[in-house]
Amino acid sequence: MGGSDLDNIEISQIFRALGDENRLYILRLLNKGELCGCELLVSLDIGQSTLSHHMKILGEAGLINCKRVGKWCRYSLNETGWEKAKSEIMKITKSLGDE
Amino acid sequence: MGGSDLDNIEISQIFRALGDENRLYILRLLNKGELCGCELLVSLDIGQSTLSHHMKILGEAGLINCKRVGKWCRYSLNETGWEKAKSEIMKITKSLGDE
DNA sequence: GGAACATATCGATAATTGTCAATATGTTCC
DNA sequence: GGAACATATTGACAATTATCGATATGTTCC
Repeated sequence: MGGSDLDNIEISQIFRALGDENRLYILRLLNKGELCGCELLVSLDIGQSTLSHHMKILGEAGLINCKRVGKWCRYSLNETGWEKAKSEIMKITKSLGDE
Repeated sequence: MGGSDLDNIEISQIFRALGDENRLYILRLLNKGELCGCELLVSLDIGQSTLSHHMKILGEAGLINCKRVGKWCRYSLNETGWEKAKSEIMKITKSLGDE
């Protein structure tokens, strides 16, 4: 379960993707369920091209999926990406607390 | 236990701090135990001022502690910062997997 | 106080990033 | 095909960031 060891480059990419307020907000919205870009846009106070850029970064980090349905993209969280981020933090933090 | 709700600004700061290869490597080293800057330096292929900069970013994000001992700073992981990052990922990821 | 060492700060620079407006691509429906 | 809409890409720009060398600050020991 989540045994694949990522290198720092891959992991830092995930954290960089998480390190932006708008992207965190997008993830919170997606946490409640699938949404398309135009639905995300009404909550976000950024332009459409900026949103598309953020979705690309989240996708390349493996944090979200995009399922094309007609002219819409239904974005959703990607469980695997989350597991990687979680297990990474866990791994670093595991031996803490023994001081 | 970790009940304080951080806003996206604070949380994105934590993730930005995690989003750099050298800082991730520093955290891995600290995970094995306290280290001072000069000890970190020999493993890192960056200059001293750059290391100091990274340690400042990690400290401001609440991820590490610095305990001055003589002329050294003994750096160590900060459990509280980790709990925040973990609980944040958990919070976003909690309702996943029900599709 | 002064030498030696550890860490922090400053100033500069190149690279990366977040944002926008404009344009392109893809999809549906007439 | 063409209009209408959703998303992606491009080009530009300002802001942030990672890095360095040089310098400053802090600490120990003589």
